[in-house]
Amino acid sequence: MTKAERTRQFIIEQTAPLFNSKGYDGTSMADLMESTGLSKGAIYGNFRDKDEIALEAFQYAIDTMRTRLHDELDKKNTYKKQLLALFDFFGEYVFNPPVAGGCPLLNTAVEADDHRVSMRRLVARELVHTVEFIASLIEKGIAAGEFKKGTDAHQMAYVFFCSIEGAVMFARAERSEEPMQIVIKHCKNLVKQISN
Amino acid sequence: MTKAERTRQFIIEQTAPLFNSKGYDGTSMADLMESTGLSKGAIYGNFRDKDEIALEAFQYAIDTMRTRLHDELDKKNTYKKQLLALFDFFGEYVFNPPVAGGCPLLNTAVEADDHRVSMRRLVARELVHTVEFIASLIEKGIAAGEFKKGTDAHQMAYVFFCSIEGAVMFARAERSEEPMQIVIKHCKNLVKQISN
DNA sequence: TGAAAATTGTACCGATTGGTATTATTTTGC
DNA sequence: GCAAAATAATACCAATCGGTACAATTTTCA
Repeated sequence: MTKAERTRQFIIEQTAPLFNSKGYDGTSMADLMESTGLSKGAIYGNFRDKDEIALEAFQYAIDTMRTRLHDELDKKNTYKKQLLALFDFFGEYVFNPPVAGGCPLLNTAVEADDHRVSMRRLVARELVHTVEFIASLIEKGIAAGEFKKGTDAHQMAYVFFCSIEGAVMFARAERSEEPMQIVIKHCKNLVKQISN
Repeated sequence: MTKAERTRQFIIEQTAPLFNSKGYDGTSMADLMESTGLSKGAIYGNFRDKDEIALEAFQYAIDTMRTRLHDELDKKNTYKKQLLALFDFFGEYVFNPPVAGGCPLLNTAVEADDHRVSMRRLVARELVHTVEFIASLIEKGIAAGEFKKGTDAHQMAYVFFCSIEGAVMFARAERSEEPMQIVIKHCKNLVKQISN
């Protein structure tokens, strides 16, 4: 790993929480210089422009999130337990996220949806990817006989994911655990309903 | 209504879609001048600073949203029908919102949660207010014998609202109707389950 | 270890940021 | 319809924006 590669990675790690907290428009080059302790020359020597840093910081944020999530799921030996662990993961991370600022999918989707085309496309891909992962968990659970046959995994995954993301938004704005607790309770109830 | 009051209102109406689409940080005074066709002097003659405009634009956006919503609900003669109409309202407005840019609650909550204290407090109040309204609809439905006794209106309202807001985020980022359609279908199913 | 190459710091660029002072215009009330 | 008051336009401010040129430094590898 060359020096430049290490610096590049360092910049991404240090700035991801900034972009995730204050958004792309709310984060300036001065902010990036301060949080990294590096000069403008060092930063621009490793990245083409602010957009490229934001893009890689976003990728890093969701990769970090996914790694942590899969670490939790790997501890579980059934798909049902994995699904429940996934809920708890989101519930836990509302106020204790792997990357400061909350859910990068939510944050980026909301900021990018109207006026940042390429970022919107990227986040859309990641959203679909995430909901498909949840659906695959349910499908594998069905195949393993944990969940009832006829369960609509696709639909179920959307409901889980959307309600959780909505709860993330609500809970973080209100600084309250309640919305997430209620939503998770409901999701767990749904899992019970589709369980054999 | 004095001239100043009319101009003030005009500025709010013209700029609300901008703030709702591009966010506070993404909207400049130049943007506000362009969208109103007014000079900087005219704008600052009516508002203390950019913050005050953004605040009033947000209030205007949610007031507009609520007015439209209540117009729809007033057409319905049962609480159950009102609840279903509320779902359809959100489903319809994802790609055709009263104020361009989507749901002002979602947009403002996500942008403000980490670095804009007073705005975060305001949006938190409005979020609670909205979910309480949904809960009151359910409670009145219970009292009217439309919904089962023992239904947890509070919990139900959170689930409805959070899943819908999550679907708004997803659908707008993906430019797809699917997430909202799935979530609304699920919400309507829940209503069926608690109906007498 | 030494010299070439890669990386970083410094100084600067024009454009744009939010905001103000002052002048010009329009509205208001008699 | 006129004078006073309110409102809007213009011109400007320092600060900050993202970005670049180039010199100083550090890494790299023979």
